[in-house]
Amino acid sequence: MKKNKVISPFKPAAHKHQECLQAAIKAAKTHCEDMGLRLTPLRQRVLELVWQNHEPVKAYDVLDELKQGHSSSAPPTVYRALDFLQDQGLVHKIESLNAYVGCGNPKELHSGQFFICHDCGSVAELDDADISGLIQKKANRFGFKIDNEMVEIKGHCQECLESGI
Amino acid sequence: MKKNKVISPFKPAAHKHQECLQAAIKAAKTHCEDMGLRLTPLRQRVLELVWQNHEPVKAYDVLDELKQGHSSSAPPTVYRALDFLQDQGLVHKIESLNAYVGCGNPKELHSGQFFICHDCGSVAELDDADISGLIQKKANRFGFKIDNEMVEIKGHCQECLESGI
DNA sequence: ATAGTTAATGTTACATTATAACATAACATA
DNA sequence: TATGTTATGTTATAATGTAACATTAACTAT
Ligand SMILES: [Zn+2]
Ligand SMILES: [Zn+2]
Ligand SMILES: [Zn+2]
Ligand SMILES: [Zn+2]
Repeated sequence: MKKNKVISPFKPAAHKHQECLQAAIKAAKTHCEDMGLRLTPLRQRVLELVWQNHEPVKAYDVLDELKQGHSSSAPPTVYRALDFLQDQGLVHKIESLNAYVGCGNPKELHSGQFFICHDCGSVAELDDADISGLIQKKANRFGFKIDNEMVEIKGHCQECLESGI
Repeated sequence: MKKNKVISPFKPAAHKHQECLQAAIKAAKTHCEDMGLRLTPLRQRVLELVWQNHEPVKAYDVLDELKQGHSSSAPPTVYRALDFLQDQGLVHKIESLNAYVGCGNPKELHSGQFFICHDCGSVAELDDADISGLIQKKANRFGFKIDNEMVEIKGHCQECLESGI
């Protein structure tokens, strides 16, 4: 039976983000080893840059930072790495922002449902079987076969609401 | 009580699309009159171009066609008109395609849920209270206040599945 | 080890999507 | 008509993303 998972909750402004980052890198290494794929230094670096925080990151921002230590970088450098990471479920693209965010559960490939705070920019990710199941049910009614589901919800997270911006 | 509406079903390849188009223009005129807004010739023309069919249309494709009869058009021309039409709920932007599609029910502003066929490119739109309600319920659990919901589902429509591409 | 093969990255150029900034024209209304 | 407001024109540029081909690194099989 499928479960409703909170892949990444909203994180308090101050949390031990080093742990998020390290866990993500470790999970990525494990995943790539298991799959016989190469998490090259470049790909790992891009993953680290996407995981700088819990806000979606723009490809060209990644590129700018990549150039600091790796002057030969160009747009294809970063888009290729992002494509690889997306294909492996290590990052997700937020289509409504043209930006990328790390996935907290790359073990199973999923689309995810994203909640994005307009105030702090942070993202929470669910992999919610109720939502997917309901969308599936609605699609079935008119014979639609789903390949991929994109759910991106904009609003205000609890922390920002309470701090009353 | 909120209803589950099928705003636009998938349309058979051959249907009387003139009627879709005319109904959309009429609804837009009514809406703008009611709101005291101006559906200028330019805006109406852009709306007509978006309503050419039930597939999302790209801004620069609208621009190219606009130029045929209106040589002074430039990107801002079309983006402004599209912004106006979006604000009024007369068209929706499909974020994952960077493209625009006409809305079949501009009377009430809504986000809509879109089902997009990879084969024929057509779009069906729902305004489904079950989906919105469930997402709302999930958001409530972590104190998230929703401004806007984006649901875009990619896959294959019944007609394309049956015709076996 | 070495050649042959594939995968990854480098490099240049360009395509696509979108907005900033300021000028002019059309419309409203006092 | 004078005045303020909204809509459009115009130029330039920013932001996002890809095509195409060259080079390098890694893997495979003798
Ligand atoms: Zn963190
Ligand atoms: Zn995920
Ligand atoms: Zn039609
Ligand atoms: Zn709609």
